[in-house]
Amino acid sequence: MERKRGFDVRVYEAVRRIPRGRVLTYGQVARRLGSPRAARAVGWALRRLPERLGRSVPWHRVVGSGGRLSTRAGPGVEIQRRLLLAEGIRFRAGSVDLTRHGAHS
DNA sequence: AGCCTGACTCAAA
DNA sequence: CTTTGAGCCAGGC
Repeated sequence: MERKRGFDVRVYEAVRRIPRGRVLTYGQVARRLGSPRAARAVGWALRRLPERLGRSVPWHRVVGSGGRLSTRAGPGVEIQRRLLLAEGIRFRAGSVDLTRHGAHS
């Protein structure tokens, strides 16, 4: 049975499956959840990501369309950029090079 | 049920 | 390339 917060949990589980060195856009995550248009809701779920899960959920591997980092993430953006660079993610004009790290599905 | 918010996205200017 | 506006979704009140 699905609960009210089922969506949030699904988002975390989906993000948890993103392999190192690979990134997905909010829209792609939404697509994997069966709601292609729920990109916004995905961002909302990640924003409320509990610190406790921060260690097991690679939230930094989720970026905006075109590989751009979400500016709304606040100070966390720099941390995200650092984490991505640390796992070999390449950037192209300030955005993640999706042609190299983006998912095809 | 109605209204508001937001780590989104796409198209247009 | 940057800025707007509209569409979409789930959650909280």
